[in-house]
Amino acid sequence: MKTDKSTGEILRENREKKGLLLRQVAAKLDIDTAILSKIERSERKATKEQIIKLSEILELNKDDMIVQYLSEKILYEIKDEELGQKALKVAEQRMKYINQKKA
Amino acid sequence: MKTDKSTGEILRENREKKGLLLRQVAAKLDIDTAILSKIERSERKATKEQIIKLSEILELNKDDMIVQYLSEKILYEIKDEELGQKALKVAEQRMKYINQKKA
DNA sequence: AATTCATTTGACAATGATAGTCAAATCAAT
DNA sequence: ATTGATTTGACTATCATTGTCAAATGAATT
Repeated sequence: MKTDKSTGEILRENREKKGLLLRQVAAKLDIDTAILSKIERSERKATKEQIIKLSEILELNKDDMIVQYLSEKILYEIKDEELGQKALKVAEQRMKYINQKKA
Repeated sequence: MKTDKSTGEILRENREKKGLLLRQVAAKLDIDTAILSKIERSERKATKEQIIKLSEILELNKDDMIVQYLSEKILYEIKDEELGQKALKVAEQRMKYINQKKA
C-alpha cells in the first residue's frame, strides 16, 4: 500500500476524479461542507464511520481506507514524541504477544 | 525490553518491591488512592506526567516507562480493530517516510 | 468476631478534546 | 460584478477522560 499520502489527500483526489462537489459528498455524509473541507485538508480527522461511508461513495477499497485511517490515528498519538518509533516497535511486539496468547 | 507486562503490573510490582502503600504513592502524585489503584489494575490509564513521576518515585528507567506508556496508548487505539496489525505496520512505514523527509 | 488499615468499587462531577453548525470571507470562472 | 465552491473562524454540543468521594471489601491482628 502507498504510505506517502494523507487520508485527506486521497479523499480529495478521488472526489475530484469523480467530479463530485464537497457539498454533494458532505450531504451524503450528513455533515456540513466545512467539515469535509477540513478533513480533506487534514485540519480535522474523520470518524471511522465517515471513512467507511467515504470509501463507499468514492469507490475506494474499504479495508485500505480503514488501515489508512487507523495508521493516521496511531501516528497522531506519537507525533510529538521522541520515543515514538520505539513505542511503535514495542506495540507491534506486544500485539504479537497478545494475538499469540489468544490462539 | 520486556513486552509481556502491562504498565499497571510493572507499577504494582515495583511499588510493592519498595514497600510503599497506594496511599503514599498517590499522595506524591497528588491524586486519590482510588485512581492509582485503578491504574495499577489497568482499569484507568495514567497520564504521561503521572508515568514520569511514577518512574522517579519507583526508580524505574524513565524512557522505558514512557515507551511502555506510549505503546499501550497505541494498542488502545487498535485493540478492537481487525486491521490493527496492518495499521501498525503502515504507521511504521509512514513514520519512516516522515522522518526521512525531515532530514 | 471486632477493629483497623489497605485496597477496591461505583456513582458522580469537572475538565478537556472532538465533532459539529453557521455565517462571513475568499477564490475561480464567467 | 455575479455566481457558485471552498475555506475560515467563532461558537456550541457531545463525548471521553480524569478526578473526587463514600461506601464496600479484604486481610491481618488482637
